[in-house]
Amino acid sequence: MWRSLGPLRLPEWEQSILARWQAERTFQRSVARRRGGPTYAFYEGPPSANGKPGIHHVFARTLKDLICRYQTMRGFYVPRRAGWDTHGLPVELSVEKELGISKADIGTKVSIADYNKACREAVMRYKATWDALTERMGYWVELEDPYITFDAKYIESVWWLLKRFYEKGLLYRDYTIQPYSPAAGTALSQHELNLPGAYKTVRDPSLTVQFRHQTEPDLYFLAWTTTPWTLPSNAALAVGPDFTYVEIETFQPYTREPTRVILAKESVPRYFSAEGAELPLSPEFVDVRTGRLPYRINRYLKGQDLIGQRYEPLFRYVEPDGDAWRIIAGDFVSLEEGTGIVHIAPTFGADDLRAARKNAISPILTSDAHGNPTPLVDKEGRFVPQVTDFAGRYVKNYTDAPDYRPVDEDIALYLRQRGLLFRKEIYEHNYPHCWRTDKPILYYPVEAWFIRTSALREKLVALNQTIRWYPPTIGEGRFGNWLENVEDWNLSRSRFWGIPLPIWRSRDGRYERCIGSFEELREAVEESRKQGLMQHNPVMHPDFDPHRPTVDEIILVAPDGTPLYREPDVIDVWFDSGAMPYAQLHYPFENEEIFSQQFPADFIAEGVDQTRGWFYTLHVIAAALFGTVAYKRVLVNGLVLDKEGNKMSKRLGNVVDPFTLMERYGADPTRWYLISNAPPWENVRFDEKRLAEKVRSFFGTLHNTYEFFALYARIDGYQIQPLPPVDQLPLIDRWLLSEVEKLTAEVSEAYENYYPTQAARLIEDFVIERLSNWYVRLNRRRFWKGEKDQDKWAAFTVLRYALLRTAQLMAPIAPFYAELLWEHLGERGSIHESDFPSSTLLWRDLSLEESMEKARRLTSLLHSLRKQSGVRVRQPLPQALVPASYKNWLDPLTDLLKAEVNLKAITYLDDHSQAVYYELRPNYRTLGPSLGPRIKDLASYLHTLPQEAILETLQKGKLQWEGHSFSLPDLEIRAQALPGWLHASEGGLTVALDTRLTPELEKEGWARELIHHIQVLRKNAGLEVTDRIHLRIHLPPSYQKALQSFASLIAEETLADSIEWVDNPIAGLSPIEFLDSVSLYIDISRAYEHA
RNA sequence: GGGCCUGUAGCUCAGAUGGUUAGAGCGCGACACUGAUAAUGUCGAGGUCCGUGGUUCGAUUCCACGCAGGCCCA
Repeated sequence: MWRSLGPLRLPEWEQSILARWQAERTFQRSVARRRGGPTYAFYEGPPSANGKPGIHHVFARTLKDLICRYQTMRGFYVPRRAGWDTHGLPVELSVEKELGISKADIGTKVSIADYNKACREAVMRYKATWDALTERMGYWVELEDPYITFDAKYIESVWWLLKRFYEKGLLYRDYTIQPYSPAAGTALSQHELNLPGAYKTVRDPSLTVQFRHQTEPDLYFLAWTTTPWTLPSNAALAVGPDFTYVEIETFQPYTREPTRVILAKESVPRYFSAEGAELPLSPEFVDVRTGRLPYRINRYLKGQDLIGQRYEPLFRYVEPDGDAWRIIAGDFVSLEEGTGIVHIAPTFGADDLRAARKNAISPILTSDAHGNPTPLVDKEGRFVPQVTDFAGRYVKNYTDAPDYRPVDEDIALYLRQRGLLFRKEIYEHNYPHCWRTDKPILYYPVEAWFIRTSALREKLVALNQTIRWYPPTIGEGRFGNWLENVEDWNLSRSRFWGIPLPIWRSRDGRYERCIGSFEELREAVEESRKQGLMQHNPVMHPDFDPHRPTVDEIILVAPDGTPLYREPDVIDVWFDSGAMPYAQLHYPFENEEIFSQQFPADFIAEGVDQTRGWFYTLHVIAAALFGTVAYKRVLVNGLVLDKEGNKMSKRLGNVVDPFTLMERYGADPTRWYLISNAPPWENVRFDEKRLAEKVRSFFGTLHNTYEFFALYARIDGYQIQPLPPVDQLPLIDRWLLSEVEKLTAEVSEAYENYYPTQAARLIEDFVIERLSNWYVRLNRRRFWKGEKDQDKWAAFTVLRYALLRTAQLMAPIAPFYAELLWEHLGERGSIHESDFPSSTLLWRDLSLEESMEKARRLTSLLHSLRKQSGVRVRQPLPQALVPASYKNWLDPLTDLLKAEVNLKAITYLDDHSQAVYYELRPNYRTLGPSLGPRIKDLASYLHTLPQEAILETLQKGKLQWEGHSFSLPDLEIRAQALPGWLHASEGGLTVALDTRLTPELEKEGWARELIHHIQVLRKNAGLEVTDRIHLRIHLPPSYQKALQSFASLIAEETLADSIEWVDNPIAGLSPIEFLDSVSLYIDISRAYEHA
């Protein structure tokens, strides 16, 4: 019992606690113990084990862990299941790098089956490292049966969800504009565009062209484009609704015919020189070479007013499907370049498509040989036959043809001949190129499947308002704004390693089927077998793998016998993780009851970067299909930056390895540091020096306190006993218990508010300031004094109680050391199976808390005064003087204060004593609103008030001033000074110190000085604190005589059985300097006990 | 370009429903204590509370506009 653990060695202790937890299955037991209680549902966002975990993972996981541990201690059943996110681009890219292949090689050089096999292996590469981190940091989550997104069962649940979207009409096929390489014949990912060297500076012709107003003769809209080949696909023109436009009277530069054009006011100088405004409006002043045009501004127009006006198309190869060729609003329209009017080709630009959709304008499409809709440029990058003037011509030189003639030039020529070209320039800009063929990419329409999230917008927003966000601003701002502007979710990825879209379609698009379960697929394959389209049924196989290529080989059949082929895409991995509440339980195929208990989650926690990620996908799926939220509370954490505030990255070499950290300092300090340093949602600047400091200041102090307790408890054979009734305890114990209750209440509140930073800081402050630096420091004597009486046992009991309570309060954040304390303080079982303490108001004594706080401040003032006086602390001083108004709260603490500062008395000064000066100031807070500017006059009036008037005011409790009557709460009273004494004031407290020594006090000071020297010798001699001694002492006779009257005090303090005063310096001993001037000889010898 | 967050001592962070002396810890300097001692206490130096305007008797706090850093999205 009360074993000493020696100096702090957290990493080592943590290892043995880990071993114990594992052997006793403490985590599982702590969860199981609460089964039957209310469920607190927690979802673990699945990490990808494709890379090594970093310190930021420790941060996020500490937050998750501590909330779950806290709720478990509160009595909730908190099942926690680990999961793995396994699909997606990062895995694919790493595999491609390893195999030395590119995407185009998949299916040719490497089979899809082999490729996916490699992905499946690569994605779990660091699973062991992740599991090791989870365990080492004390993150309690069930690792033995994790959910894995590539599991067939997981995928089946995802299919079921997709089919529900499909049935609700929320899953639809459309196209999206993607970077596309005609030369390579493939779409490129955003990632491929970001490869170094992808962006090249190129020179393209840029045209400013005239779109003829439909009803007003000779009025044109001027639009600017750097991709002339998209002009045949023009469907609309976009303006900025808030911009100002001008109508200008001028001449067509090439035909010199009078004309009127509209463009943005800011663009005028780009097209018209100032000189032009002065020139007569006559065609002979047109200079085609320099571009000089005479012009007049006719009128100003608001962009808003242009919207809806119609124009004649430049080309009319295809009749548009619907209401094209009009002016629309575009938020992307800029005044930096061009005319402030933007040509919109929805088939070849992402902004264009978005704007067109918003305005219900159909893209310009025609039909290919099979009758399927196609844009005016085919996948090889050639104009389709319907574009008669340019049919078959490549829009860029994709084939390296030596005689390639840029089609852009011919389009310019064509327009010029028709008087529709206003200007042609060469434009130099950065443009992305295909990294393999080095050819410019095309933004091209690619078929894709979408979730119609835009139709859910209101529901998403409304449900979000019921989610508790920590901090709230992210829910309202970042997430809320995103939802309000949400657009349809493009689910398609033309990749290989992912959950395949369970949709089969006929070539002509007349038939389509979405599959929602393996059972359904199996039956569908059976039908298709009957029709002879399939030879065997792969879904019959017990290990059916729903990945590519297996599903690609399945051909289904339409009622009329038409074969149906799978849509080739896989889905966005974010859908995988958003499906986790259902798919982790293989819902609805299994576990319906468990699902209903654990959905929605009470709590999730991830980084801010998940706003558009997991937070979003969870929300969309739950809102769309279940009409509810997926999580009720979400705690958002910021990033972990290095100590300079830079993001940690391999490139900068500032990545901190969590394992090294935990081996060096321990998991608890790492967790504690991350939690206590700053609120979770702010970025944490990680500084190892501070972590080391945390070990020393908090864990070191707490551990010292335990060691102190254990040392004396061991010596005295303290036996655990219940707390005595509070009213029988000494004041200081009652104070500590009150503080413990206060701490409990405040820490509980912090946890309840998902603000663990506050909890950690409160605990730190309690341990360092109250428990260690005040309670233990003041009570040391009670622990080592001789008698084993009630008072001593009470001290042990109260201190042990406070330590245990501290352990429980800190257990969620620092589970290891809390466990250690629990065990060593003699409690059974694991602290994590204990019930979180609730605070007892009964033990609170608010006035005692406040008085003690003041007394602590007073002590600090007195220490500072002693320091100024130059009198050693060992020298007792006669008295401290304080104003009489302190009497009520200070009286009970007098003894403590006297002992702490080594005083003989505390004297209260009468209010009328000349020694106290009072000062009155207005209470700005209460008087400010009513007095307004006159408060300054009152302040100066109070300042000039004589002392007698102040005292009179204090006595009457009232003050009259210029017709106003003030009571005491309206005035701030300060005891300002005690002239003639050594005094100090701080925060309304004033104290003076009497440093006049009487001979008697001086002698006592000598005695204490002597005791001090003896203690040093005891220590140097290596004596145990309980060893008894014999003393022989020599001092000059005058001192010797004075000290003899303190012999019993000296003997008691130093555990001396005998003191012999010797007349002469003791031979063989060197003198000790006593009181800076006197030679002292002490001979110390251990007293052996005789039987 | 848009949304959100942050800006207080050399560093990491508190704080103030707007109130006249803005705090802590670390670091730095000085001293003390010595029955927790690889612990502890006291004192000191150190601040334009990012800037500018506004509201107010009073702004570091509220409002507006900026600046800087971060995250997400274009």
